[in-house]
Amino acid sequence: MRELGSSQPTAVELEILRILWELGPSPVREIHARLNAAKGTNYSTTVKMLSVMLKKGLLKRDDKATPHIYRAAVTRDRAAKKFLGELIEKVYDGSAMSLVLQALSSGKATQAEIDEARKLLDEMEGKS
Amino acid sequence: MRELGSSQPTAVELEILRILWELGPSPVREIHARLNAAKGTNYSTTVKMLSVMLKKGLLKRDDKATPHIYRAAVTRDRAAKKFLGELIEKVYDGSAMSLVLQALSSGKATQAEIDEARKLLDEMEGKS
DNA sequence: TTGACATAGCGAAAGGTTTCGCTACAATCG
DNA sequence: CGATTGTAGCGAAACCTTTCGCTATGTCAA
Repeated sequence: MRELGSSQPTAVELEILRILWELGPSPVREIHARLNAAKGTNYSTTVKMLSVMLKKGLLKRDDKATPHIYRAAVTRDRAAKKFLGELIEKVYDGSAMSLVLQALSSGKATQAEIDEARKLLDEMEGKS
Repeated sequence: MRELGSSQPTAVELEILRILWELGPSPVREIHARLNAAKGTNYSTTVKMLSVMLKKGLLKRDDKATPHIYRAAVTRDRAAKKFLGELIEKVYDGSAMSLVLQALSSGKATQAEIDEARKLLDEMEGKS
């Protein structure tokens, strides 16, 4: 497992989550189209992955509809927050700011984004 | 996913890397002591993991010495940058700033850290 | 040298993910 | 109504990670 932790989405699972975050709730057909385009996945494989993820609670399904509609059980932000928490914990030993500095220094942020970050910093200051 | 990607360190591998980042180059005995304390790993398992990681290029080994000395093949910062890059790519679709905002908003940053971030923002603005 | 103990390694088992063949059911069309 | 096409699912194979038993080798003291 992937991955970074215990109950983390694996590589393919994350790929599927991304697709759903982008498309919103979708039938298998849509999901498969993307996955297949990305890595030549067989239709059966897509269906199986979805059912595995469903069982794990990573996805939810509306099976009243035909075809069944799948959606991510977690929002992108929630998932990201979780990843981030683990990244911070496991690689940066708990220092969130180290990570922020890394991200900023690696980045090509736009002026708008910089302004937004400043505003957030102001807010944080206000609260504490 | 192993994890998050193709050639990503897996969970146990990451744990070993962390130990080495913290301890610096160490003999198996030291690494094993930590790993065993953390999760009851058998000595053989530790040795095997090290050899697997060696083969993958995640570790380097000085086997002129006895006992052999292992060290991480990547620095913590390098590894972190790589994780971060993937996190940004895979979850935030390339927007580094989104991630930064998440990190900040999730966080209990200290005043000093907030100041530091501001300074960094100023620098970025100057450059562009 | 020999016994006791630490160190190193192999190969296979155990466990998890990912893949897909094959089957079955549902919906649609002529 | 068949026949055809789209949708759903199971079970097993293939693959990778993680675990550990067992063996071999090295070191050191008596």
